[in-house]
Amino acid sequence: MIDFLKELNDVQRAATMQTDGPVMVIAGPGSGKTRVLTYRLAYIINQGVPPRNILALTFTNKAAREMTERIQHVAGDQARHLWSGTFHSVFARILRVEAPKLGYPTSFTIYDTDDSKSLVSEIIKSMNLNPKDYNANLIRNRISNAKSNLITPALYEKDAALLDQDRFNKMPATAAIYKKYMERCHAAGAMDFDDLLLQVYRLFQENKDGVLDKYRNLFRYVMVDEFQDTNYLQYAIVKKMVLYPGSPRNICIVGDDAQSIYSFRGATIRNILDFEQDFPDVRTFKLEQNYRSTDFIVQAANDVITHNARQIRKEIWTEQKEGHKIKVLRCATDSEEGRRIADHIIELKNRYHIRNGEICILYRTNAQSRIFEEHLRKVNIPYKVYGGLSFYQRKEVKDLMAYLRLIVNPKDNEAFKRIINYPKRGIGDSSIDRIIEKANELSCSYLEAIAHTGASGRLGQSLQDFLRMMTEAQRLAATGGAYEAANMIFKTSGLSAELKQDITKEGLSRVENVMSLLDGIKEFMEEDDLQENENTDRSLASYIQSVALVTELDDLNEEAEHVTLMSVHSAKGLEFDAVMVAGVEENLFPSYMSMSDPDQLDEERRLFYVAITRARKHLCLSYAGSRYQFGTPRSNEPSRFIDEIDSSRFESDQSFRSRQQVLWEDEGPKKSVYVPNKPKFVQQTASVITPSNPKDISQGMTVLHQKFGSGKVLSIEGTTDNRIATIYFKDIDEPNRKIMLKFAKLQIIP
DNA sequence: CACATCAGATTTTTT
DNA sequence: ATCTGATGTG
Repeated sequence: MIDFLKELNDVQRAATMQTDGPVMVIAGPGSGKTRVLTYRLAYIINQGVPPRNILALTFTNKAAREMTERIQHVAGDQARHLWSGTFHSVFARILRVEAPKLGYPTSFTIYDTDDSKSLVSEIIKSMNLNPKDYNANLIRNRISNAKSNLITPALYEKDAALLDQDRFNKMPATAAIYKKYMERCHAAGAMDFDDLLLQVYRLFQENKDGVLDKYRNLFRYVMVDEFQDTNYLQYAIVKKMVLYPGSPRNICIVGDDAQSIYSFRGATIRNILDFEQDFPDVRTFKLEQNYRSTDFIVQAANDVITHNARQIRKEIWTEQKEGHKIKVLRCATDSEEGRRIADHIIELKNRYHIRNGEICILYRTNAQSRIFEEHLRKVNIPYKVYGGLSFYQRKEVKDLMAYLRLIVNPKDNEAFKRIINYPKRGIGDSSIDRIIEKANELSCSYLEAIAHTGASGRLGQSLQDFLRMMTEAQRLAATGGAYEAANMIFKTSGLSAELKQDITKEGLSRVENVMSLLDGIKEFMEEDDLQENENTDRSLASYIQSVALVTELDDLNEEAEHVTLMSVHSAKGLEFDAVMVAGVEENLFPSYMSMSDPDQLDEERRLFYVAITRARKHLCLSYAGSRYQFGTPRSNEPSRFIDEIDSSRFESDQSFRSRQQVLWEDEGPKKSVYVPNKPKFVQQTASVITPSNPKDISQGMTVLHQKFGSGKVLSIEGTTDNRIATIYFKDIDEPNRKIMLKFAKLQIIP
């Protein structure tokens, strides 16, 4: 039973066996963190702790699944009963049961970011605020931030700093919007992502019917992975669960401050420092030996991270050989970068026999993926892009999901708004506004309000039909026919017809997506419970909730033989034999958004640290002197992060030059990087054009037009007083224009 | 009411 | 470049 302990090094073993009391594991990249984590939990189980009394919070659901599987290998089948998942998924599970204590239905719906934003917009509108001053996105973010820091609307109203900011930003009503937002969510029986945490906090805080004690007794051992990426609220909940008089305080946090990359969404390393304060007797273990990468890569990572001032002192090391030097691809343009990375991949395959599945291209922004897709397609290398829109974020899927949400929760007003007139059924904006008004007047849901609008004629018929369809679907779903209900909706609502009339490739894939959504529902309904703690609830409501928290990364398939393309953020926790980090340029990596703030710059550096430590054997960095950004070519310098790596770790490839050399070279006689700014349809202002006398214009001349840019006069016809010229403007869609010379302001270009 | 067109903004990362 | 929101037209 304790065989597995032999597989660990001293620190790992010590951390594994320290099962009781507060424990902190600082785990460098590739240090066998997952191994410690799983063995530790297995060890606890083997000591006789029932798995259902253990809570293991991970960063992704996939990580939780894998962890549970591994523990099963070591600790047996019972490990299935472990409580594991992300904060959001575990808490959603708890709320499925406890929601009534908070005044929410168990079938509460989860608002995604779009729903939240749409609700905020609606509130702004209803309060007659100027949408110019009140940006829905910004306010949604402020609300989200407030929630993540446990600032309720009541506290917000009294927070001088926040109020000052809002006044300064000309949005003094933000506090009021926040309050209304909460009320509306509650009335709609909906929780947003932050609520899944906040409401659990409230649940514990209010401790109705001793619910807090129930969970304190249930979760005897608590473990939090990726602790550096938790926010204030998450840690507050953890403390509720484990920090109280008489608590066994069996809490283990695992993380790495050097890999904290989510501060933009409220994660704070302060949690690590606070943890040491809150649990002064914490036992700390530092895992510094790296088993993943070759020495050049490990050293490069150390080079980079030492440039961050504030960090827990730690240096990773490896027993592995130096390995291949780091390759730097210095490219003139982004498309050259794409081509050379594709070439490099071919070389990796031919020369080192690296499989596609062991190759990964990382970039700072998702927008960069396109160019690699193009070039990989050209050379027939299979690839898959992660990030961007996941299955459940696709419009067609969200549309059908909105119908299903409304079936389950008729008060789900965001779902209502999405589909009441989609597909089009003659219920226009003004009608919808009237419904919303009526609902507010009667304090009822939008769906209920329909019956009270007293609409007649074609509009009334449409509304009647819609209601009848929804009632029928509700009846089906209530009697266990969730799939039948969904299928019926798909056909009757007109979604099916709408999608199927689009026979383009994209259109077909949309139909396919909806079909596989329907299949998914069917499967879910018929599926036996694999895990005891998984909800056994086979209702449509249960399906929708389980689906709301799925991310694309959760079904990342590592076995598949394709090259992986993803953002650095998504690559957290993954590793590949060969990693290419693309676009390592100033303004891109680090992002221009972060350049002015030292803290944010440090985060970019940690992000870069994460990027390069994904590689086992081959690391390649690339940058382009010029790339398309915001629609125009822009030139960037190589990233400072490249300079921070000791040059001895780089392959002395002739194509590589350090940043200084590049700058120097720029002054010399060279022509390569410059990409001319193609003057496309340049809008000339009136003052720029000095109209020439129309009489002087003749065939063959080049002229400049206010709007159309420059053009060539092909022919001139008509009388002397009313001459009409046919001019070819090369920069516009329909280049041949007939223009009356006496009206047009044209400048002759010699 | 639906559609079209245009102007304008927006592009760091996502549970 | 691409998308969204606003405005105007049939």
